[in-house]
Order: sequence, then C-alpha cells, then structure tokens
Amino acid sequence: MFICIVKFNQKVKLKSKMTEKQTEQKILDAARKLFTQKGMGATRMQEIADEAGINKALLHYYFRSKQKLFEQTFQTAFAEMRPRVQVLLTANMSIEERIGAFVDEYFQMIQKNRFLPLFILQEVQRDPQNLFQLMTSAGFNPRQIMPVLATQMQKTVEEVFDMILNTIALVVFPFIAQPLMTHVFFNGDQKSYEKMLEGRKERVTQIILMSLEIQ
Amino acid sequence: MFICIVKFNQKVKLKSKMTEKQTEQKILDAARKLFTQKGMGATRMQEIADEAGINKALLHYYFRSKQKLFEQTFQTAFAEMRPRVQVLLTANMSIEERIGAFVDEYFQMIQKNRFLPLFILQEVQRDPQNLFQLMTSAGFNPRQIMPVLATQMQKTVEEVFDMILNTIALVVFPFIAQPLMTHVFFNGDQKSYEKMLEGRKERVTQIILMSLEIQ
DNA sequence: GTCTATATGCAGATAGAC
DNA sequence: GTCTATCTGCATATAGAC
Repeated sequence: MFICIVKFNQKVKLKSKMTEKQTEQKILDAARKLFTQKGMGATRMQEIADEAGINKALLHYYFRSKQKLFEQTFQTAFAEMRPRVQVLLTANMSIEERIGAFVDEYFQMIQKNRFLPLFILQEVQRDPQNLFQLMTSAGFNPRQIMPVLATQMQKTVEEVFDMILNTIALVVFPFIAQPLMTHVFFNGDQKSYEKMLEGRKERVTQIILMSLEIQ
Repeated sequence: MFICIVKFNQKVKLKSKMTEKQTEQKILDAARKLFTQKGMGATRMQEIADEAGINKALLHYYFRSKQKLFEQTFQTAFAEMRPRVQVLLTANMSIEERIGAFVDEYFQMIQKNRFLPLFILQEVQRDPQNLFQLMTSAGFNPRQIMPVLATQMQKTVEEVFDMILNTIALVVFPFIAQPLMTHVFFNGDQKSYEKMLEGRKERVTQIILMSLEIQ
C-alpha cells in the first residue's frame, strides 16, 4: 500500500512537471512576443492565452496575475542583453576593436529582439519605479563602466558618455523607427528599408571612431 | 417680442462660445499632455478630465469619443512640427549651413515637445494605419526631399537617407531615452544628464558633417 | 493541470437634471 | 454647457468541475 502510493505520486509528479515546463514556456514565449510588441498596457490576457494555445485561466494558475507574468517575462528578456554589453566593454582588445565588436554584438542583439528597445522605453514612461526595480533585480548596472572606460581610453567621462549615447542611438534608432521610416521614405516597402541599412554596422563603427577625434 | 428673443440668443451664443473655446482648449491641452506622456492606450478619460479640471462627461460632449479626441490632439501636435523640417531643407544656404540649421531647429522643436517622438513611435506600433492616415491628412510627406537633396549635395540617395537617419537618431534618441539614461548613468539626477548634453547640438552637427566625408 | 462558468472592477459612453 | 447618476462592455481574476 505504501509503495503503491509512492509510485503513484512519482508518476504524477513526473508527468505534471514535464507538462508544467512546456506550458510555462509556451506562456512565457507568447507573453514576451505580445508584451514587447504592444507593451504591457495594450496586451490582453486573452491574446496571450490564444497565442500560447491554452486557456486564459491557466495564465493565472501559473503566474497569479498579469503584473507577475509581465515581471517574469521582462526579467528573462532583460537578462539576455545584460552579459553581452558588459563583457564586451571589459574584453581584452584595443579600444578600436572593442568599439567595433560592441557595435557588432549590439546590432545582432537588437536584430534578434527588435521590439525590446521600444518596449523598454515605453515601460520606463509608464511605470519607471517598477522597471528600474526589475532592472536592478536582473543585475543590470552598467554605470561603473564609464569611469573605467574613460581611463582606458584617456578621455573624460563626458566624452565616454557621449560615445556610448551616440553608439546606442545610431544602432537602436533605425529599429525602433522602422515602421515609421518604412512608411515615410519607402512607401511601406520594408525590404527597401532593410536594403538601405545594409552595411550600416560598419558605417556606424566608422562614425563613432571618427567622432572620438573631434575634441 | 422678436427682438427680445434675438438678444437672448445672441447673449447666450456669445457666452457659450467663449466658454466653449476655453473649455475645449483646456481639454486639448490636458489630452495632449497625457496622451504624449503615456500614449493613447494607457491614458484614461478620467485623467484627462481631472487634468483639465472638468467632468468626464464634458469630454464626450466636446469630442464624442476618445478616438476622436485623440485624433484631434495628434493633428494639432503634428502640424506644429511639419513646416520647420520642410522649410529648412529648401532654404537658401550652403549644405553645411543647412545641416547646422536643421539640427538646430530640430533640437529646439524636440525640446519643446519632449514626449512627441516616443508618442509617435508608440502609436505607430499600436495602430499604424490610423497614424499614417493622420499624418497624410496633416500634410506631412517629406519623401520627396531625398532625391532633391541628393542632387544638391552630389550624393547618392542612399547616402542622403543615411545622413537624415543619423541626424534624427542623434537628436531624438537622447530625449526619448532620457528617463532611462538618467536612471542608469546618473542615479536619477536629471540635472546631471542635461548638463552632460550641453553643447550636444554642435557636436551632432560636427559628427554629421564628418560622416559625409567617409565614403 | 486544464477547462467552463462566473464574479469583480473599471473605463468609455450615455441619459437626463439643471 | 456642465453636472450626477447610470448603462454597457470588456479585462482581470477566481471558483469549481473534471
């Protein structure tokens, strides 16, 4: 009798655990897709359920509330972009190579998460406290890199900050403005827009390197 | 008797017309402030009413629906940024001066409408068709400037497009990313961030002019 | 774990008094 | 024109069967 119960429990636990993982992941994928595309405020739980191919009630079973689902989704997304940025800025290369590599990696990351930047900017507007808290608990804190880079590059902190700002602006903006640019300048033809951006990675790197010689 | 009625009507009309203008303007100001800060989806009619110091029902009296209020608000905001951009690109100056003037004017415009860019980018995501229609009916169509500029500057259309994209990115991005940048790099101190941006107008102009000599 | 059915609350919109 | 009170619908969240 005792053995029987144990076996039963094990079986159930095993099965349920696998299903759990699958369903949970499906939900997170769906949530991420929709949250990043439309922002938290405009995304409906029903849409997430449909996208995940499950029932609305299951969302609450797994994540209790929309807010909690959002936080978990965001933390995952945010964790993905954290290590790359940091590692590159402390890698063992010349400044020029590191800038090139940084632009390169940053470009790739944004390309894989096209909606992430606008999503973050949106959420910062909507609920700054919440987002900053999430950032902190995700271990995102690139503040300290500025003085380190400054001494390594023999530049002032102001110049380094300017460089970082310019780099991010030139890399990120084409993606967040893509639908607008496509419509305004290419009559809605996305292919033309993307063709126009070919080789942009190299051009941006060149611009950043040149900008360092201005002062 | 007849005269009496006329006088009465005139008086009422006069009074109501003045009130109308005041109230309507108060609503539009409140709506613009909130829509541009939080986007249409996250802004509540109640919030707009509170901000305008009037009742929720009055919003519907003046603008029938939230959608209509939004459209009217947006058209006003959009009309403000249209003429500046166009005029500058056809002004009678050297290319260098025109780029400097363009950056200058664009900077000032964004500074006066800090939330407009992110607002536009958000709405493009949320409802592209609607926004593009509003843009068209606001007379915004800078597409034709690219080939004109290209011949004047003796550059390819691709190079001109790149220049425009870079300019907008470098000017606009610091504003849309301001809350994030302020928090991440300046520990929430907005003054420090803005101090860091001093003289940015000139630096951006320099970068753009230098970038033209790359190819 | 997953579903259907339902409760709860809120936001947009309307009715009607003044 | 402006208000209070109310309707309607939708979105989050819960209860409970399987």
